[in-house]
Amino acid sequence: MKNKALTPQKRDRDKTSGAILSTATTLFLERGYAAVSLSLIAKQAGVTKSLLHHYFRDKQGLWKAVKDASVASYAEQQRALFSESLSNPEEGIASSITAYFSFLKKHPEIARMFALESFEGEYKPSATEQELQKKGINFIHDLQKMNVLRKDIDADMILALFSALTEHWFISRDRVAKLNNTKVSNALDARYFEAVTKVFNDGIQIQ
Amino acid sequence: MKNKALTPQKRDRDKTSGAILSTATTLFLERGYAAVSLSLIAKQAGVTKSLLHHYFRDKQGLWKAVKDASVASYAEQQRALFSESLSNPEEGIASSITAYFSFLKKHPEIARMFALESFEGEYKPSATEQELQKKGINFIHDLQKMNVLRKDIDADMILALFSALTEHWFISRDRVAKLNNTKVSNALDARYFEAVTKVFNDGIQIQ
DNA sequence: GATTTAATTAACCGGTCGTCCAGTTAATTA
DNA sequence: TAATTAACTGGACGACCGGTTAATTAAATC
Repeated sequence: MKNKALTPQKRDRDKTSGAILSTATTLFLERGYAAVSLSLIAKQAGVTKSLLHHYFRDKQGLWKAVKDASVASYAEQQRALFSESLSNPEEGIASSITAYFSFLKKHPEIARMFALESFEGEYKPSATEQELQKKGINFIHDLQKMNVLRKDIDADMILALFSALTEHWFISRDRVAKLNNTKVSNALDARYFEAVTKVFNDGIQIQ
Repeated sequence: MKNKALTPQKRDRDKTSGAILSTATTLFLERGYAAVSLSLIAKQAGVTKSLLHHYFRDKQGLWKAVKDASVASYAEQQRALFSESLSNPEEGIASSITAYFSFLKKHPEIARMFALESFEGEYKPSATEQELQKKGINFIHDLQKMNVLRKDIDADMILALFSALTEHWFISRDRVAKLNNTKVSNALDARYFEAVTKVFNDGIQIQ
């Protein structure tokens, strides 16, 4: 008499936990940690709340899994960017901006995650994040030695400027669009990207 | 038998509701709306939970009051900046950056508020916010006509760049400091400010 | 095909949330 | 000083929170 035909219910650990993680990622990074309840995640993932505990222990465990997965995706992108850009220094930093911007365009949740970390009182950066920060600074330092980037700004500050100009857009563009009575669109993204490029070319890169 | 002598308990509408608003502002903008409970606000403000409802109806009413007060403070600063800067165009935009940066340094909660608004699904900009956005764009447009700012970037995008370079710092500097195993300090703020100034001078301002 | 393993569920727990309201007490007014 | 107003409290409410437990059932193993 039970719903046997309704939901064939194949059992697949990876698929199910993946669905939970994906749903949790969307919700957490869209609304923030505290604003999302486990019940909502469970409902939207089509499973029971208990399953979340089965796979991720508790709410913090699930949040950590979301962050770890996002950081991993970010790390992959960053490592590729470093190695590729250093082997083609003649392209300047233009390709780096393009690469990072389009990565964030595809994964805006990652920019939102960084912002959310600032609202966690007990935030402790992961080893990966710290490693990437260090490599990022070294990367910029190398470009300064190659006369690609100006040297009268410390590498860590250039990195901060770079983050601000790229990441902030994907946190604020919805608000910006609403303030201007328009919608977020590819055209809007493109206009911002062009502006960033110009500022970077004239303000940070050595001509 | 009650605590008559312990707390003299003068009654002062403005003072009490002001204390509530101030406590709520700190907590909401430090941790985010959902992460803060009315019980905590009441406890930290030294009043009963019921009093919050007496003055601000419900939690959303309190949150709105916090935002309105912050926007008002922001509006005051912006209007002063516009009028002062347009009457001294020879100073370029340097004074505007300085003014806005030191304002945010004194009120970093405001930068955090803008970021938090991006995490509200139902966010609708207030009339004041929308008015300031429009005035900001006009302000930049005027500076472009005065040959102070480059004209090959639309005014709304220059505003977005300006916001990114200034506001993002006060959202991310704690994280940046932790990633670099240092502490947020005046010296760190100053180093970032100097970097922003250089980029603005060479990348956005007309020499 | 029986047994074991593990994915999944349903029912439930104590606690805290936001909200409400009836009552108390200080300040104001007439 | 009596009456009125309004600041403020304490306790109770139903809903929902994160988390636990025991039972079910599909898949894996033998």
